[in-house]
This record gives sequence, C-alpha cells and structure tokens, in this order.
Amino acid sequence: MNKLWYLSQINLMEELPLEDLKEIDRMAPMSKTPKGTIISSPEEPQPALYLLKKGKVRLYKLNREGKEFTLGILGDGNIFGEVETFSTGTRDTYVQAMEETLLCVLNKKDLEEFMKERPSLAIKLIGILTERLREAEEMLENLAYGSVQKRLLYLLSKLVHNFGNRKGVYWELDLRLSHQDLAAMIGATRETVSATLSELTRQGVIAKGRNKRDLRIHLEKMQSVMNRE
DNA sequence: TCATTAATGTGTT
DNA sequence: AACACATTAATGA
Repeated sequence: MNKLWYLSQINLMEELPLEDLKEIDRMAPMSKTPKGTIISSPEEPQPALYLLKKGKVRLYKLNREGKEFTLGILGDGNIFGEVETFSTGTRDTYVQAMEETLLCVLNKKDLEEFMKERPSLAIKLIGILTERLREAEEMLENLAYGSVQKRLLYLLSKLVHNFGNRKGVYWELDLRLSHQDLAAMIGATRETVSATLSELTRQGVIAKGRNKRDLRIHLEKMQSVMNRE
C-alpha cells in the first residue's frame, strides 16, 4: 500500500480529491512508530494533528494515585492531536502506540493554512470531534450508573464495533487487551473484571479465541444480557 | 524448549 | 474493592 492510499483511508480525508491528498502528503511525511512509544504526553505535548494511517494508539490519563485511566483506543484511519484551536481529547493526555504504528504529523501552521483553503475539511473535523464527544458522554453515563458487568458489556460492544472481526457466531477483537487494560477503561479493578469475564464465559456471552487471551463476543447473547438488566 | 516474567483465578478480609 | 497467593500463559534466549 502506498502513502496516498493510507491518506485516503483517514476519516478526515476520505472525501478529498487526489490533489489535496498529495499536498497533505508533502506536508506530512509518513513515519513508523514502534510499539510502546509515547507519542504525546503532558510533559511533552505535541501541538500537531496526527493522522493514524495504520496501527493502534491508546489515549489515557493518570489519576491522583498515578493509576491509568484509558480514555479510548483509536485504530486505522483515525486522527488525534491538539493545537490551540481544537483538541481531540482533553489536556494532560498521554498517547501511546499499542503496536507498530504508521503516523503522519501535520503541524499547526500547515494544518491551519490548509483548513483556510478547504473549509470542508474544518466541517469534517467538527463532525468527527462531535461524534467523539457524544461517545464520551455515553460512556460517562454508563460509568456513573452501571454495574461492572453492564459497563464491561458496553465497552465490549464499542470495541467490537471498532475492532471486531466476524468469526462464525462470535466476533473476535483485533486487540490484545489484558483484564487490567479493560479495568482501566471502565474504572473497575482487575479482579472484578476477571470475575465478571468468567461469569460471562459461563453464560456463553464471550469465549476464548485461537490465542487463549483473545476475546470473542457473541453479540446476540450480549444484547439479551444487556436488555434484561 | 525451558526459564523467567506477566497475566489470571480465586479465597479472604 | 484490596490483597495475597496459586496457577496458567506468554515471552524470548
């Protein structure tokens, strides 16, 4: 796959004509980021817009006790970053590559100039940010009122939506998440998540994948469990 | 493959 | 929910 193909897969860019993609490609060369790299942090904020061509990044914050709380995971075709005029998250956010990741970096100046010439891009950006905000509010509501099981099921449904591949009756997550990782996304403890997952396995809602620690989810069963709550 | 480290399951408080 | 501890899985030399 070439660089332009990747660019065309970015949410924000998908309807842009080829000439525009070429221009962005000139401004923002592709770079390869190894697994585990902190791309941006409160200590060293990067005022730029990142185009995630391939790979996955995790956005998280540290709470008062220094524990991580995961705000979200972004996959192929997503954008993230922060400049004065907009932000895809809040401040004090860490962005870490969960696997080897191909990124483009658009600096603030280039981005803003390009936006001025192409108002449709700004409108698209607003749409993406609005959608993120809506999802964040939905997640907040769940975190505030749901049981751990409910929160976990909600999270899994979101993950399947973004990272799920159909495997027969199940959907397998194209993500390697430990119980600790899941716990950090729903504000629960690792032990509770383990116990809840065991219970859901007994009920046939989830199952192990080919690798024992890959998760598979039975969407229909999950829906019926969620509805009877 | 085997030793070491990481993740998970579970009982107790 | 936190902790301790046993078991099991993943990693990498």
